[in-house]
Amino acid sequence: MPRHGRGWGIGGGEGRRRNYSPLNTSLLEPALLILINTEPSHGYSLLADLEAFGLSTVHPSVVYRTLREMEDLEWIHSDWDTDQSQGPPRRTYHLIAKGEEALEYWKRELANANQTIEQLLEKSLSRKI
Amino acid sequence: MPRHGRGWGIGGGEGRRRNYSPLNTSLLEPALLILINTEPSHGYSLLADLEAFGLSTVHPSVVYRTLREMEDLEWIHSDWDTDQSQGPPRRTYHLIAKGEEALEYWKRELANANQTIEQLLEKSLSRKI
DNA sequence: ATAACTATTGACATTAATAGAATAGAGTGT
DNA sequence: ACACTCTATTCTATTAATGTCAATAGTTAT
Repeated sequence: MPRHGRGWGIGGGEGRRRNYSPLNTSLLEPALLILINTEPSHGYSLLADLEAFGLSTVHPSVVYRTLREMEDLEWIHSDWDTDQSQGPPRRTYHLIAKGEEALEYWKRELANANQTIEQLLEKSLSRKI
Repeated sequence: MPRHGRGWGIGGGEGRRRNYSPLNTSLLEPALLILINTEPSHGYSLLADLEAFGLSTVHPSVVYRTLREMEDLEWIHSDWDTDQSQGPPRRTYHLIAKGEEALEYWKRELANANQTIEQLLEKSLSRKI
């Protein structure tokens, strides 16, 4: 049986874990780029940073996978953190050249999306009579 | 071979049809709800309306499919347009009760996303030195 | 009749996301 | 020593979402 389909998460206070949001998921990639660009860091702390942006609805495994894929694309690069920290070793990611290009692309996309959303919200106020 | 993966569409002026945008796609559903709520209409004209919102990057068949899925969810309902118009018969969609709930949900989501995007853009200005 | 525009549907391939378990180190308490 | 918790990352299976293209079809104009 399908776990969800279009529109799942809507109305879902029922017994559901947490409200899913496809829009949030689509913001994950730029959010990670921006966070990593601001300060190189590792998955686990990025997870916490995302929460501050209201992007806590994305599953941790998605975050880690996205990081690895961005590394495959050579947008970011990781080194194992040598600082003795609590817990197992962690990968610290930082932006590299291609990632800066990607970031520029994403900044334009975000600005466009912002504009579109504003237009949509405004339009939503005008109803037919 | 994979046609695309994470980050495809980036830098893609090459020979590609039109710039793809995952963010735009994620705005499709709320955009359709808002447009249909403003005025009942059919797929083909919605296609044109979307363009006005900068959402022309989504493929027409995706728009039609989304409409049918939203009808399955009973967010919208369609009737065959009886007006003699140019071309084949067309389905005119209008919002029904559940669709209004979905619209309210989406309006909150859009407002949240807008806020997140603004925070991200602002953060992107502060770089490490 | 054929081309162009309007309009929608269907099928198939591909990509992405969710969920949850597995693995593992370090620190704390008993 | 033992369990427990927190930190940290990876893997696999399943399901959902998207991209893409072709097919179908009515209407109008040439």
